[in-house]
Amino acid sequence: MRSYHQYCAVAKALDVVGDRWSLLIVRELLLRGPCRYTDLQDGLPGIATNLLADRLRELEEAGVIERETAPPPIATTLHHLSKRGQALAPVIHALTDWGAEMMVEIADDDVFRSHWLSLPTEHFLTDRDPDAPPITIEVNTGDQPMLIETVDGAVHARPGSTGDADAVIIGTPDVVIALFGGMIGLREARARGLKFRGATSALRRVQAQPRT
Amino acid sequence: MRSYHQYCAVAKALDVVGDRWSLLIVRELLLRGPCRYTDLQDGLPGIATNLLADRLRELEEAGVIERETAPPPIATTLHHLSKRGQALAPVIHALTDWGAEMMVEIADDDVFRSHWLSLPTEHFLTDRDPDAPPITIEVNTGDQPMLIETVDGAVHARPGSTGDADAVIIGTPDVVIALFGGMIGLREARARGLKFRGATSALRRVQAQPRT
DNA sequence: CAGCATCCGCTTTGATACTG
DNA sequence: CAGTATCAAAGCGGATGCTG
Repeated sequence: MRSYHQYCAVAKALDVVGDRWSLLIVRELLLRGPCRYTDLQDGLPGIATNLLADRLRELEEAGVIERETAPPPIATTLHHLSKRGQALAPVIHALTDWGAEMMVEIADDDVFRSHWLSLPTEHFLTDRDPDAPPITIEVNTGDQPMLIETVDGAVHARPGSTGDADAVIIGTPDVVIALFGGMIGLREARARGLKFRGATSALRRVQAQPRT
Repeated sequence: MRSYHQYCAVAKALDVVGDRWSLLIVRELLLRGPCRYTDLQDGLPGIATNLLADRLRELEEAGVIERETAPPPIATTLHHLSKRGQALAPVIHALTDWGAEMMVEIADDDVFRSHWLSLPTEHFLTDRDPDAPPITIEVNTGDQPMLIETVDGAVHARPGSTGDADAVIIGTPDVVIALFGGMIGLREARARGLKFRGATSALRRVQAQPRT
């Protein structure tokens, strides 16, 4: 990216991460940790492969990401955020906050990856009964199942599936997000095609407060 | 900007403000309040006039900014942030935080506008003696003089000049920022060409703690 | 002068094909 | 798997011209 040539912290930050795709690459690495090139391609649907290669090089030169040659059984290069790159988390979270409002409707041509759920989950959901035994909710809404778990008062999401989840949800991403975000109740979610099986108490325990 | 077509809050946010110049326009309006077209041009050195017009239209369509026809004596259109646009303040602040590190050196071709000082000032400086009478420091470092004032424990910066400031500073932006940011002391600042006149206690009162 | 719109050369992006 | 190569299309920057 051309520099703005402005002696201003915002402009300097955007000189580094203001390029198209750059912050989404940071999002992926924040969400998933070290990634292979193809993992990034999969998590960034729409990116051209030459652009991904370009951005990775630029971000590496800027000290935002680092590449390591992983030993077997991985036996390939992994890209991960440097400390400086992890310091971008507040930027990603601020954008998540601001963009959340635009998640109420999903466009026909919007693509979705299950692991993106981690962002709103860990940011908006809280465990309302942290002293009770931990719970697990399995969510099937995208390319892979996700597990939403309560851990020490916080709520985490990670890819995975289990036989003994407290609740299992199947539905489209927009309905799942509206349900967890407290924008709609279980009744309306079901009316919009969501399948819920298990303990509704588990859902209520982590569900976000309805916003005005 | 082309949409990313990703059902993810970060991507949706960047669909709106991820374009080149967009967040810098938001910065300007956050810092200065309602602006005329030419004010924005002056505060965004390097932007092409057609791009400014394009971005203003896009941001207006997205509900981020609004334009009003100001009555005399202004008698022109003013652009200002909508409520939704003001909600971008956390994004700007997160970028300010992250970009602050890159302010230690100023490039030869970096341009500077005094009012940009408001961002780091209000974000990093605190009044360490909020119960004492308020103080004012005049800073001359760019295109116009700025006044840094303590108000109810916070520190604000605004364009202006006064005859009875507690201290008056003249210097290049990098030295001024390093001094206020606590990266250097007054001795080194003077060695780097900064002129300080008045009460050093006023400076120490608002100066940021040295960072590691 | 404020507030754009138009034109033009250059750079960046996106889609696809190809390689070690 | 992890990129590089190629090329058309879109976006950007700079200059200039137009309108109230």
